[in-house]
Amino acid sequence: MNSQSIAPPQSLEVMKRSPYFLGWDDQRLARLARGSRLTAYRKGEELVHKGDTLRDLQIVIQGQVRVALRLPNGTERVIELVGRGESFGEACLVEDTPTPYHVIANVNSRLLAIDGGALIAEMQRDPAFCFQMLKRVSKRLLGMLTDTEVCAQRSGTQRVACFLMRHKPDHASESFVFELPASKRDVAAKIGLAPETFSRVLARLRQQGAIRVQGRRIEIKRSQVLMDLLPRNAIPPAAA
Amino acid sequence: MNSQSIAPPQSLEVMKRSPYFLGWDDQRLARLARGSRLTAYRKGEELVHKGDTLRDLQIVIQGQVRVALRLPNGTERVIELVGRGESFGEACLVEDTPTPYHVIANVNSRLLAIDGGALIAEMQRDPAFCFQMLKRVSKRLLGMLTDTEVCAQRSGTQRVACFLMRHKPDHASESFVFELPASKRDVAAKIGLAPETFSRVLARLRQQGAIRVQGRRIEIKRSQVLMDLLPRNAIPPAAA
DNA sequence: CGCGACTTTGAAGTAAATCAATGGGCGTGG
DNA sequence: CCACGCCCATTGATTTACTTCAAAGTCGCG
Repeated sequence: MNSQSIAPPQSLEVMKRSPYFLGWDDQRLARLARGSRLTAYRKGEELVHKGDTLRDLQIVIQGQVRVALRLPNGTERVIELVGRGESFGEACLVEDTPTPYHVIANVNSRLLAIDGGALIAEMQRDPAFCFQMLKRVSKRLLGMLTDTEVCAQRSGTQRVACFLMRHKPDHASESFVFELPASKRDVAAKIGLAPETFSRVLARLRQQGAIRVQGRRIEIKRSQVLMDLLPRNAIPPAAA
Repeated sequence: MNSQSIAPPQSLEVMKRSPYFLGWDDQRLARLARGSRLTAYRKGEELVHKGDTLRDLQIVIQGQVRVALRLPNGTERVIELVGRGESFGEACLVEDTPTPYHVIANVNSRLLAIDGGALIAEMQRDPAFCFQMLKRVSKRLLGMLTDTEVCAQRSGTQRVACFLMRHKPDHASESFVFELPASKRDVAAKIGLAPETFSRVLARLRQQGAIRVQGRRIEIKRSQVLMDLLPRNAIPPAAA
């Protein structure tokens, strides 16, 4: 179950291929690559324990990890599903605070760790770069708000409907298709439901003809049915 | 119910007296004061409607507002209680996104609105200032995480226990005292409970001798009792 | 002193968590 | 290539406790 570090010289190459670093200055990339480490993790491995102090910004190069909280009953609440080209840890780095969450690999994954000190140095050198990070954290904050809105729905049906509708493309009509970002268990943990409840709600919506389900592939057939479950609650279209 | 704008020239004076601007450069204060407006709101007034696009950063000079989401059943979920010297709207300004929440004055309040454009200009001029904003948003993001942790607790008793324990001073012993940040109704809405449930849970904890309640003043008498309600929240890395 | 808002308390209904067991899909290993 | 085993998903039955509706009580304020 041990993680396996990969030779650092590859970092720059990896960074240039990752969507996360698209548009970044070559010089900056080179500077940040110096203190970075590429690490492979196995499925189920806990990369970050609750209370750890992060020294690096973590970027998923390949695979997927989940950021989550452990609940008293042994289950967990998923905060964020982080896939290729995405990151976590910005806020904890900036605030120099122990992580209030743990992070586990959902599948075999490779992550690049960018030295936090170097990153902050870059920010304090270049306002535009700092502002970019500010935008990143702001976006995540807004994302957490919509997650909170989903979880705040009283009934499980409403939570699922709210979650599904967040995946509607801006211009889409009654029907559209999308893929769940992770296993149904993880999605259930993200919207604050027991996996069984999530399964039951999907089954009911399916029987009502509102959706179709094929594994992780969800087809919304009549989004109006879902909308009707969310009385007087305007849902801002989320960017996919 | 209409808000009342107050003459702008006072802005600089107000800013110098607000804890929010402590340590800010005088020049910057002067620049920002130019495009700012001081506004008074009456209790219950909705300063910001869901979906509004903020043009300003809002700082509470006096009073308290609540940032909240409206739920299908007519109640609301409180995201944040913002009091004197605190602010809201950073993330929406930076991302130029409509507010996913609404904001209501809990009591008669005065707020200072700082022009968003001017603020962003300041940030792009000075990395240190931009980093300060980054820290501010990061802190709020971490705050939302702990709020999420409270709301993720399955039982109402656990939610309340989790919420109460968050107010324990670092060094405090078994007992300590603190004030609820708002009415019990708003606090209940913050931790995702119906006001009745919150009241009942407090009553039960009181009967058990764990706490004492006098209006908004809460005395935690035996914090161990509360801790015991939150089993093994931190699981040591036993998997080795 | 009386009104309104907040809080508490009571009773009932309901929905979700939980426990339990089966089924299905996939990767692994034979 | 097939068989096994594991993990994920589904379905059923039960229990719990939270929401909801209702009403009385309390507090602060005008």
